[in-house]
Amino acid sequence: MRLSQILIQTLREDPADAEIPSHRLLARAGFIVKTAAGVYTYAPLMWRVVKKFAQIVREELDREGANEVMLPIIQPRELWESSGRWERYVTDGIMFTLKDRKGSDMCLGPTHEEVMTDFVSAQVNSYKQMPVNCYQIQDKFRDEIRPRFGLMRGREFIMMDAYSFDADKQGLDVAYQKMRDAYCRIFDRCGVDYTVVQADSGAIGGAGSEEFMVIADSGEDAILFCRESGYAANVEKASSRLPSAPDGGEPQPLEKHETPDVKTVAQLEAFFPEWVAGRMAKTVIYKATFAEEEKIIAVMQRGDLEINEVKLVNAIDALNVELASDEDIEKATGAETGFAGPVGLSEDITLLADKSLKGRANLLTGCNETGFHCLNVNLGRDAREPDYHDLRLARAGEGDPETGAPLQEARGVEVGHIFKLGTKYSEAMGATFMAQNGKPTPFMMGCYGIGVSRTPAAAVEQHHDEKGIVWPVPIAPFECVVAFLDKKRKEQVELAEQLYEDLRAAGVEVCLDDRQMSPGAKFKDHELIGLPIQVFVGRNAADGKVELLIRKGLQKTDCSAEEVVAKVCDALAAGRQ
RNA sequence: CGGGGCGUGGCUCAGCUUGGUAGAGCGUUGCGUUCGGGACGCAAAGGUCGGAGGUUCAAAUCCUCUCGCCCCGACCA
Repeated sequence: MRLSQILIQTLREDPADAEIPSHRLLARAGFIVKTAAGVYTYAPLMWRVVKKFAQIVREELDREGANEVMLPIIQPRELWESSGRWERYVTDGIMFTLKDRKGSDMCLGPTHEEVMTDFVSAQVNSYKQMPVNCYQIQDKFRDEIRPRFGLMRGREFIMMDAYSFDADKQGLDVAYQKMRDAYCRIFDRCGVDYTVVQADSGAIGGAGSEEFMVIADSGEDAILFCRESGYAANVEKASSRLPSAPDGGEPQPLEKHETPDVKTVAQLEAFFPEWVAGRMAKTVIYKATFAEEEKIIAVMQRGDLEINEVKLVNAIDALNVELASDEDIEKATGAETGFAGPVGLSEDITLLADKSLKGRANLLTGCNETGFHCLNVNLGRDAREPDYHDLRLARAGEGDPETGAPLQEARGVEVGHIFKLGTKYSEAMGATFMAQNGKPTPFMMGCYGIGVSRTPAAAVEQHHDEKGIVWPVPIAPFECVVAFLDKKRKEQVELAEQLYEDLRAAGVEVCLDDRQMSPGAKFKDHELIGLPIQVFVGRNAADGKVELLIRKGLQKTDCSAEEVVAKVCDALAAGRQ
């Protein structure tokens, strides 16, 4: 391929709207061009990257016997009503919807559980036909509340989604493990540093779920991990050993104290110097949204710990929770914000507590009266016993749940997610097969996604320097470029052409930079574009000498023309490690 | 959706406070000189100042509305 024939337009300056390195560099190097908020055009070089990554995905999934199919982007409302998700997705505003000429509601597929389940259940009638695993690589559409970071969170994006169908739980476990193995091979192959973490299964639902995280400071997810034990979890899901707190001692009589304007745990610690946060219990009022109603609930947590809202949603099986407004709090507790507590709390309000409070004596809490707090509160004695759940947000520095070694925190970009869905969708949609016992049985499903446009962006996030992108060899748009520097020097042009042909013949994915630019401009351009191996044919061409640049580390070495093919191949092999 | 900010040649931005002939750098085109770190000279093209309405003798500039985009919080590959 000749670069003079490839549409390639690099920018001298950083685009104004790019915040993180991958967005900035992909836009500046001309790989992506914004068409609308969260909607990008993939320029030729970017499309080559995406295709190469998609090919790795295909190869590894096909090795596990998965079938590639193509599902429709435009999907009818009825299909989404059959799983009960139309209402939810429309209410959340996450789905692009449209009407056809007859006025029928359609949507642009944000995900494909429904279509795939519908398709497979029509094809598979018997347990004898399973296991089945189908996947597609396709554009998906989500009207994200806040698209950002270029390809990281777009409204139109490319995703691989696979769905496994099994007759029973054991089959699902096998399918899940096969996909997990395939995912590991995929991310190993494309040269990103990733971690598999335990995850919350979120809106898609289901039992077990793990996320594949590319570690990067700009990642939108926080993960906690322990190198020794191998434990790793999304902070939404993570648990840890409970940090210790001073014992409350024997139950003491309840006391009520005036605490004007003392509202936060920190203020209480200052106000009651002998009461540390670990002996307090804060009571947070939430508004919980359920399918049929909204409820105000009270959630207690030890004063030195935080509430994990994802765990809270799961514990009460809500669609969503959010902090209650000051008005709602006053209505619910009769006191201003900052004085809520279990003592005297209306029976109408659900009271939950984190397990860290179970059995603890003599707590300091609010008492639902503005300007007062209670000392020596004993749950069950001075207030009703709450429902105890694990509602605690695990934090870095706390002990690994197994070994007790301190957990570390990192940011990650979620590039893959695998779920054991179970029968959630097949039951809702009535998708069944005939089981061995002669009864119609819902499919046992798994679903598996990879962000196909996001992963290369995550790779750039990990592999760049101050000059530009440093593509990992397996997903680089080309493995190597040969560039002459002075178009007027015939020997340069000829030698470059020759090396280009030699490298092609040797099976190297190489391009020839035959653009008419000054040498300095070419150097800068290639530092930015970031092809792994760069061969510059310059002033020593007449002596059969060229320069070899390894983009990673920018090591430049002189090299005789005869050695180029061997050295490039060696460097590529090293780059694939 | 809440809070903040920005819309001026292809890109990055100045001009707006204090209304009075639309600017710079980069990029693009032509000619010439260069040819190892985004070269130089000369010449040139290119802008409904996001849009609509209003105030005014006069609006990029002031007011109202609207659309788009970006950033901070709740969703997710």
